Amino acid sequence: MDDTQLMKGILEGCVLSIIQKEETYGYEILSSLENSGFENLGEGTLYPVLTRLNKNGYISCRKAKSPLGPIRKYYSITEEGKNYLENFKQVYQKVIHNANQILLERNEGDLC
Amino acid sequence: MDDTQLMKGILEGCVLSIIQKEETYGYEILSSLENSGFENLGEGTLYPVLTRLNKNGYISCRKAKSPLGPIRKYYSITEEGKNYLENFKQVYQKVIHNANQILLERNEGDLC
DNA sequence: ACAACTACTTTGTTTTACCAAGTAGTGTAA
DNA sequence: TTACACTACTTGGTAAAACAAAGTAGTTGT
Repeated sequence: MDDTQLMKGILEGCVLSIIQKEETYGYEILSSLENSGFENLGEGTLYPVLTRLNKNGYISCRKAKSPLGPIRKYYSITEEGKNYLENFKQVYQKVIHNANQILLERNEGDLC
Repeated sequence: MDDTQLMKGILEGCVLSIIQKEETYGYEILSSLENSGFENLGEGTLYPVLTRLNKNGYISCRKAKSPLGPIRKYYSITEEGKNYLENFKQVYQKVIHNANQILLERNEGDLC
C-alpha cells in the first residue's frame, strides 16, 4: 500500500520543524527525514516543498559553498514560519486525535 | 490554517473503519464523522470516497428504502476491504510515528 | 404550495507528492 | 584521464484526493 496520500500536508510540517531546530539545507533535510523513517523520499519531492515554504515567507534562504560539492542553500525559519508551525501542530494533533478515535477504537469482535 | 491536505488518505481509512463496525450509508457516515470531530466535511467530499472504495472492491452496496427520505445505499466491508484496512492502519501508524518524532521532539530551548 | 430535512450525484478547481530527467561541482580509482 | 560515485539543486509532467457549488429527489409538516 502506498503512503503518498497520507504524506500530504504532513511533509510540509515536518520539513519546517526540522528547519526550526537549526539552519540547514535540502540534502541534509533529506537524510534527516530518512533517518526518521521517511525512506522513499525523492529529491523531486523535497525541493518543491522548500521552494513553497520560502515563497510563503515561512523560511529564508542563504547560499554558501559546500566543502564537497556544489553550492548549498541554507534555510532558516522566520517568525511567520514559527507561528505557522505552531498552528500546524495544533491542527495536526486534532486531526490525528479524531482519526485515532475512529481507526483504533475497539470493535465488538475484539478480544478484551 | 487549512486541514484539507492533512485529510488526504486519512479520510478513506476512517470511512472504511466506520463501515467495518456496521453496515451503514453515506448520510449516516457523514454525521458519524462529524461526531468524531471532522466537522467541515461536505457531501461532495464523502460520496466520491464511497464510490472509490466500492469500485476498488473494498465495500459492497445494497439499496434500501428510507423511512424518511429518498432511497439509501447501504455499504458493508468486504474481505478485501478488511485486509486493506488492516494494512492501512499499519502504514498510518508508521507515518504518524515518524511525523510525531519530528514534530513533537523536544528542542534545546524547551524547559524540562 | 412551500419550506425543511433527508439522501445521493456531478463537474470543475486546487493542492500536493512523486517520477524522471537534467545540470553541476568534487573526489577517487581503474 | 576517463569514468564513476557522491554531493546538491532544478524542472516538467502526472495522478490522486479533498472541496465547493450546484443539482436531483423523496418525505414530512405548516
